[in-house]
Amino acid sequence: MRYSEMFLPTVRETPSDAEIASHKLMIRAGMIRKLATGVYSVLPLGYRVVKKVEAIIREEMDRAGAQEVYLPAVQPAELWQESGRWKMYGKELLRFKDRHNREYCIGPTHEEVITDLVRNEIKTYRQLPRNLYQIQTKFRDEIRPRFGVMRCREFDMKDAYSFDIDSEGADISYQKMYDAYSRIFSRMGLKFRAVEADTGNIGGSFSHEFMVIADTGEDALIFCTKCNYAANLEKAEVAKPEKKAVNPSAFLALETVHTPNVRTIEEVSKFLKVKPGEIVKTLIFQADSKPVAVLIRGDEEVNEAKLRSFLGCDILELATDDVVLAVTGSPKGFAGAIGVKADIYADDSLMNMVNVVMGGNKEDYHVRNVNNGRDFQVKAFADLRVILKTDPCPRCGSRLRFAKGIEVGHVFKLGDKYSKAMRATYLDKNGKEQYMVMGCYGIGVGRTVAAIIEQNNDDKGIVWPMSVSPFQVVVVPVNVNEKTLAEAAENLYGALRKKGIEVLLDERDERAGVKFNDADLIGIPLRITLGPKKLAEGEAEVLVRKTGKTKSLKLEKIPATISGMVKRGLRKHP
RNA sequence: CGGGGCGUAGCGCAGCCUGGUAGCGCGCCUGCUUUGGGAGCAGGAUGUCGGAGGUUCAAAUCCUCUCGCCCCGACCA
Repeated sequence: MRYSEMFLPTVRETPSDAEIASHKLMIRAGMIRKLATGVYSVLPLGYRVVKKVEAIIREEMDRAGAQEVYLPAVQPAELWQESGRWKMYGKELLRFKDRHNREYCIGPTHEEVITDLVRNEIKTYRQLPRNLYQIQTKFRDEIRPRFGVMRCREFDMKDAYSFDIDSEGADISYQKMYDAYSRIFSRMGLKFRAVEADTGNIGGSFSHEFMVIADTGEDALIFCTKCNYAANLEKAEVAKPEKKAVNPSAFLALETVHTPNVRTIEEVSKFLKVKPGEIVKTLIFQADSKPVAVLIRGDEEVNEAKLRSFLGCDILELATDDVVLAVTGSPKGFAGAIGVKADIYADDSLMNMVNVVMGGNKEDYHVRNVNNGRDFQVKAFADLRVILKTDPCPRCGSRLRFAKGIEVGHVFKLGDKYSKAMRATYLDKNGKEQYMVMGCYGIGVGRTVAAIIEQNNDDKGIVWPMSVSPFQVVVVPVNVNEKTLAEAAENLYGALRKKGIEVLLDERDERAGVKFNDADLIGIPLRITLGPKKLAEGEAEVLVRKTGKTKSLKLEKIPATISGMVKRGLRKHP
């Protein structure tokens, strides 16, 4: 490609509305432009990278035995009503009506459509297992899109769906995808971790997220310094404390204390001169509209994802003020467990606590020396809290490390959630109808591109790994008005292309500095500079973007040498 | 959805408080010079000041509404 003919609008100044490196650089390098909040146009340079990323994904998906399909973006409401997600998915689902007033949505994901397709066509165990995937546009009406293509509303996703006859088969399909994902992200030169994750909106029994480690990531991860336990913070298990025998003789007499306008844990702690860890918070939630009381230590936090899966509910919300009043008899800030009109669940950390401080279920009152079993009855103890840095690894007890990550991929074992709701069945060997066991597997294409940039940039711009670089080499004649330089550059351009190398020829009539800076910004891994002095000796200079190292080579040797360097670069992340 | 902020030339911004000729840098166009890390000189083009309404002799500036965009939060009593 010739630079002078390319639609490649680089910008010198940092865009004012970009926060993180990848967003700034994608704008500056002329890869993307914003059309509306969370909606981006992809320009030629950006699209070249997208296509490379997609090619790697396709190769590895095909290698893993998946087959590519292409499903509609527009989906009828009926399918979503069948799976129950028309109600569940909430405002993120972009809905609309056609001219006949029929309801549709733009697919944020494709479980419904694929399940519908497969249930209509697959009838017997002989046709299973199958794994179908596509790369396609999704729309999710995010509350707050941000960070460029990292969290946007319209984006391309690779989504795959596996169908098996039983759970064991589904485990094999899951493992295949897990392995394929590991290869995909390795080939892109990413440093990543697969972590145990919450299944959220998609549902299912378990899942792993593929996290690119980056400080700008939106997810918090923990991993063990010793064993291989790794999890998203919202999923991370807390080691169960040992249950000790509680001796009721240690219970002190209940004591009601007047605490005017003392509501928060901090205020209670100060007012009563007790540590936050000695106070018990009572949180009133509504689980599918049914109020529940959740007890947790004052210095800890409820993990809503854990609570939701523990209760097995779909919608979990903190109760509104009037529900709190109805359930506890007091306004927010004074809720306690005694006499509360709801089931009481408590975090494991409260199992051995005695004589705690709690809200009094009466405005401006708290209670001391409250005890489970005497003053109220916990229905069940469970791991309901957010893990802390000081917690030990739930598997081996070693120290944990925290990191930030970008979720580029997510694999789910769905079980029969969709096949049951939508009656996707097959006949087994005995002629008996069985539900298919499903898995689903996503990769955010644009987000992966952004994540690659987050991990591969310096103060001059992007530093592409060879495997996803929009061009492998850029040829820069320092002055196109010198005929010998211009000709040598043309010759080199032709010779490199003959070798199958992807070359950008910067034959613009610009000063060398401008071209160097653009080459650095757009991140081409190798640069060949043609200058008058070297050329007089029949040589040109090769620069490696990542290391900044240069070497001079005889012109006739360049195509072979560069070809070798490109191949080595590609082999580095096989 | 709640809070905060910003919309002025293609981009980055000043001007607004205290109403009175719309500016700066970069980019863009022309010419000459220059040519290995974002050139110099000379000349030139470019604005519904986000939109609508209002106040005023007069509005980028003050007021009201509205649209767009960015940031923070959106559950912890």
